[in-house]
Amino acid sequence: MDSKFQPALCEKEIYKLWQRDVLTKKSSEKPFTILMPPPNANASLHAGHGMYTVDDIMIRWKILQGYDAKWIPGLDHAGFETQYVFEKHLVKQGKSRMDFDRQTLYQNIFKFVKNNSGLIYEQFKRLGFLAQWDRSVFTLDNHVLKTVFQTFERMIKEGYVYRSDYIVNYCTHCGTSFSELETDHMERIDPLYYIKYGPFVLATVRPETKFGDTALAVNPKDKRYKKWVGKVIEADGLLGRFKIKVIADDYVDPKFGTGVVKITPAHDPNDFLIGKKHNLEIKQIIDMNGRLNQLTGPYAGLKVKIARQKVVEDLKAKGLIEKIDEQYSHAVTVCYKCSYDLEPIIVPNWFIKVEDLKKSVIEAIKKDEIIFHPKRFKKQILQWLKVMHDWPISRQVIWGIRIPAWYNVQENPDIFVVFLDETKKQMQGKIKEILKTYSLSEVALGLQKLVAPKNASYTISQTTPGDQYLQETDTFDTWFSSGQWSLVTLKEEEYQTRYPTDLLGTLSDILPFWVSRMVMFSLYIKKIVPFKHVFLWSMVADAKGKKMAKSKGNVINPIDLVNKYGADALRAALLFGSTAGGKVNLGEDKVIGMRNFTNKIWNIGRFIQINQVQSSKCKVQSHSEKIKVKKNSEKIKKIINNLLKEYKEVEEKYQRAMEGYNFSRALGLVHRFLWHRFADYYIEKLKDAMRDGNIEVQSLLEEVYLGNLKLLHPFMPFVTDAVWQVFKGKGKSILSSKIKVQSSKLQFQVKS
RNA sequence: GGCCGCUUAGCUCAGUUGGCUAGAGCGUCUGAUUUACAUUCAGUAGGUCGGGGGUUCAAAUCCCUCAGCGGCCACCA
Repeated sequence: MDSKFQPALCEKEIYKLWQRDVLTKKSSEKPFTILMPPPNANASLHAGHGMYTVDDIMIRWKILQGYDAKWIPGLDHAGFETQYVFEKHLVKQGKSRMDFDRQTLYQNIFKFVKNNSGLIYEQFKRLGFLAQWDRSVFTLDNHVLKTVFQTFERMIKEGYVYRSDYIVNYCTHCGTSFSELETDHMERIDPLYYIKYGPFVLATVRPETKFGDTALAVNPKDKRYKKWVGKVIEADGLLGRFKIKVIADDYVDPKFGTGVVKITPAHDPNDFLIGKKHNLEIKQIIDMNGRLNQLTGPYAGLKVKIARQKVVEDLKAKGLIEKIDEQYSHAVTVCYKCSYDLEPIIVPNWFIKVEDLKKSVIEAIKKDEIIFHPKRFKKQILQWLKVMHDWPISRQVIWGIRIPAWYNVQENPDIFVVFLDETKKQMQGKIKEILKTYSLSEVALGLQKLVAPKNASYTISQTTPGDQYLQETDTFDTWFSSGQWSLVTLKEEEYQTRYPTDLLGTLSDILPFWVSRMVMFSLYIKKIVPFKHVFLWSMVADAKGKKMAKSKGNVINPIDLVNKYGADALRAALLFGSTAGGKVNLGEDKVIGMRNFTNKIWNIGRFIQINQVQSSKCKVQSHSEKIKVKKNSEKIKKIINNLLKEYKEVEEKYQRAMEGYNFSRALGLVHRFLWHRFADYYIEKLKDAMRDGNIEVQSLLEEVYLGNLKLLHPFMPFVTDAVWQVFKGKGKSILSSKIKVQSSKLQFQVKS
C-alpha cells in the first residue's frame, strides 16, 4: 500500500467494478426505489447537484442491508429554462427566436440539448453515483409524451381543464406567461403620481394604464365619497373629456393615497377581480409585445416605460398632476428569470382546476402517507397547498410539449396567427384574412404563434385530426410533465412492487412546483402517493454561507474539487455537519479536512496490513515466539472489551441515525470513532501487541476496522472499497457483503 | 400582515424522547515525532448555550415573554 490514498489513481477502476458487479446484479430481495430528480438535460454539474449524494448514500446503505435497491435516473427538457439558455446562445450569434418558425427553432434546440446531454451523467459517475444509467428517462421520450397526453385527455374529459381569458403575469422580455409561483417580488422606490380625475385626485404608480380604466373605486364606508358612488363622472384626460363610473368596494383602503382607486381590469390582477365582480368592461391597452396599442391614440406603439414618461409629461402640461411622491416604496412583481417587470396582461390560457385535486393531496399529507424530513416542511407544503389557485399550464415557449389541442380554422376564423412566409418575412393577422392570400399549409409550415379566442372549439389529438386544423402553439408548463415523473419512470410491472417509491430527495424551493404536483398527479392517476418519504437536501453555499451565483463569482465547480481531493472528500464535505433542509457551507478547507479523513482511513488499513505481513513472516521463522505472546494480559483484555463496547454503541447509534434520515450525524459518529477513538486511542494502546505479532489483537482490529468501512461506505465509497480490496482481494466490493456483521461474532472471539 | 425557523467557542455549525464534566470542523497557542498517516499526534486557551421569567430532583433542550436575524407565503392602487 502507498503511504497516501490517491483517489485519482483508483476511482475509475473502482467505478468500473461497481458497474460490472453491482449495477447489473439481479436480486430477488426486497425492493427499494428512488427516482432521481431529473436535472436539466443540457445542464452540467454545479455544486447544488452534489446533494444527490444523499440519494446515493441511501442506495448504497440499502444494498448493504441486502435490499434490491434501484435508483432510476432521468433528464428533464426543462422547457422555458432551456429555451432561455438557448436564446442567449442565439443572441451571441446575432439572432433571435423570431427569426425562426416554430418547427425549425424546436429542432435547433433539440440538437443543442442533445449535444450537451449526457455530460452530467459522466459527472455524476465521477461522484460515484450508482444509478441505473441504462434506464434513463428523458421527459420528451415517446412514452412520456404518451402518458402526458393521456393524463391531459382524461383531465379534459373529467372537467379539470378549462380555457379562459385570464390575467396572467406576462414577461414581455421572455415572451411567456408565468404562474404565480414563478414570480419574484422586489421592494423598489418609484414615483407615486397624484392625478386629477374630475372631482377626484387619485394616486397611482402606473399613469400610462389610465386609458384602460373602466371605473373608479372607493371604499363603501368612506364618507368623503359616498355621494359619488354609483354615479358617472366626467373628467378631462389626455384624449379629451371622458366619462367614468364610480363604484364601491371593500378592497379599497381609504387610508391609502386619497382613498380613490382607478380600476384597470386588463392590467392589474386586483382590478381584474374587481372588474369581474362588478361586471366592468375589460379594456386591454397593452399588447403582448409590451407596447401600448391603438386605443391609446398618440401613445400607441410606445413601450410601457417610455409611455409612462410621456403620459406624465403631458399630464403635467395639462395641469392634471397634483403632486408626485418620489419616495414611494412598494413591492413590484418581476420575472424570476430576467428580473424585468412583469406585465399583468390578458392572455387566453389553459388552466387546471385544482380545488378538488388538491384535496386528496392535503389529506394524504395530513395523514402522513408522505413523511417529510425535517418535518417542519409538512406544515410548509400544507400552507402552499392551501393557497394554491388554479394552475395556468400554458407557456408561450417553443421548447416543450406542445399542447395537443387542434383548432379548425373554418370554425374559428378569428384565430390570430403569426408566421414566416416563404421569403421568411413575418406575417400576422386573423386566419380568415390570411387565408385569402396564403394556403393553410404555408401558414402551418412557417407558424410562430397562434392565439385562439377563449371560446374557440378544439379537438384533443396527438396527431392532426384533418387538413383544416392548426395546433395550439403553447406548450405545457414544464412542471406539467415533470409532475408526472413518478408515472413514467418505472416499468409497468414495477408499479406492483416498487410503488410508492421509498424516498424522494429534493431541494425545498421546488416543493410547491414539483413535489406537490407529483403527489397530485399520482393520486389522480394511481390513487396512491408516489413516495413515502421526502428528504430535503441542504442548499450548497460558499464557505461564508453565501448562495453561489455567477454574478458573485463564488461558484465552485464540484468536479475541480473531485480532481483535487477525490470524490469521497467532496461527498463527505457536503454531508458533514450539514442539516436537512438547511444550508451547507462548502469551503475548500472543509473538503481538505475530509480529504485528510480519507487518508486517515487509508492509513489505518495500511497499518493493520503492514503488521499482518510482518507477523506472518515471523510465524515462519519462529514458532515458539508465537506461542509466547498468545496469552493476553488483563490490561489488553480490558482495552479490547472497551473497544468492542464502544464500537457496538457507535454502530447502534449509526443505525438509528440512518433510519431517522440523520445522515450528517451518522457520518459524524463514524468519523469521530474511527479517527479519534479507534486510531488515536485504541490502536496507540494496542500498538505494541500488534507489533509483537499478537494475532488475536490483530484480527480484532481488522474486524472492527472492516466493520467501520461498511458504515462509512455509503458516504465515502471509493476509499472504503479501495482498502477493502487490499484485505479481501482484488475485484471485491464492500457492496457484495452485508452490513449485518453482528458484533456477537467479535465477542465470541474475545471470550475464547 | 400570516406561517416556519434561527440565536451555543474567534469563524461555520452539531447537540436525538429533558439526564454523565455542553461538542465537532476550521482557526489560536504549546509541545512531540529517524512515524501507519506532517493530509500526524498530545495538550492549551476560548462558552453566564440571545435577555428575562416559569415548569422540574434535573433545562441548551419543555412553556411564557422580550430583542435581533433569516426563510416562505400573502399584499400595498
